[in-house]
Amino acid sequence: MSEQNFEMEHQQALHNLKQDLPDDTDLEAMVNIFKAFGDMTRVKIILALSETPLSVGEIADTLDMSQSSISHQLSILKRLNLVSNARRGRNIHYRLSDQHIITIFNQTKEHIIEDDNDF
Amino acid sequence: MSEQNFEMEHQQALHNLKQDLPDDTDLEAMVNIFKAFGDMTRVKIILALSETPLSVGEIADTLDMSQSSISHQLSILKRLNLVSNARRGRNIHYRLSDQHIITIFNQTKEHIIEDDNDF
DNA sequence: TTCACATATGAATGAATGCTCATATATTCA
DNA sequence: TGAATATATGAGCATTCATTCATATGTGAA
Repeated sequence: MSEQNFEMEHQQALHNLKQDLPDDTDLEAMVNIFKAFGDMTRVKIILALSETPLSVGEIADTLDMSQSSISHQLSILKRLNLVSNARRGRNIHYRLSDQHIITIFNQTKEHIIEDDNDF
Repeated sequence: MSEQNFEMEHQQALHNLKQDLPDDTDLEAMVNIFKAFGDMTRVKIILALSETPLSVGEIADTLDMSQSSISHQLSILKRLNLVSNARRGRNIHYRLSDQHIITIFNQTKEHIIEDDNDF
């Protein structure tokens, strides 16, 4: 492709960009999910729950963190429908609400691995 | 599976969890990438760059944001090897360094769509 | 009902973060 | 070289956010 053609296509793409970008409300859902994944504690909770459903206390023990902290983070994950919970006797068990989450994680891990090969 | 078997497997899984979780340094890379995706401005930059390489000024115009703000965000994306840049005359053109990024985005979008079906 | 255990929640605090403003650096053109 | 344009960068500010602490709510057992 010639330099001129490239420049023309670039101008064309640039012109369309502004209207083609999804608007804020559409993007917000995605951004919120990434925000949820952008915290070490929440990532660990998700990884733990990908192995087995767990009570709040079990998660707190596993991650060596306070019950309160875990509970706060779980409420964030629940608000985003990333986990669901159900009472089981005295405890409340949390589980991943969608195995899709793990796929996203693995996809990202692959990206990182490929990236490392550059060095 | 009986209730007792479930309980046994649960205990087994719980016991292994702590040592099976990746350690912090391994997770940090992934968390940092999710953090980068967890901001509307950076997501829009990435979506724009998925269409065509763009200069800093073009991005700022497209997103109706200040040059400084965009430049700051680009430096974050660059530090994480999510974008690369190259001078082109007076301008500096940025591009996605890896198409993998878009796959992750789409994967997440699918998650959201599936999620919406629940309501 | 009362006690003990499990979880949730609100307020407070310190750390992280995104934007702005001012300014520095780098490149092109006259 | 000097002016104009494009980008980068540091400091300051306001906001967001994760954790802690104290306490409320809810459940099971005696």
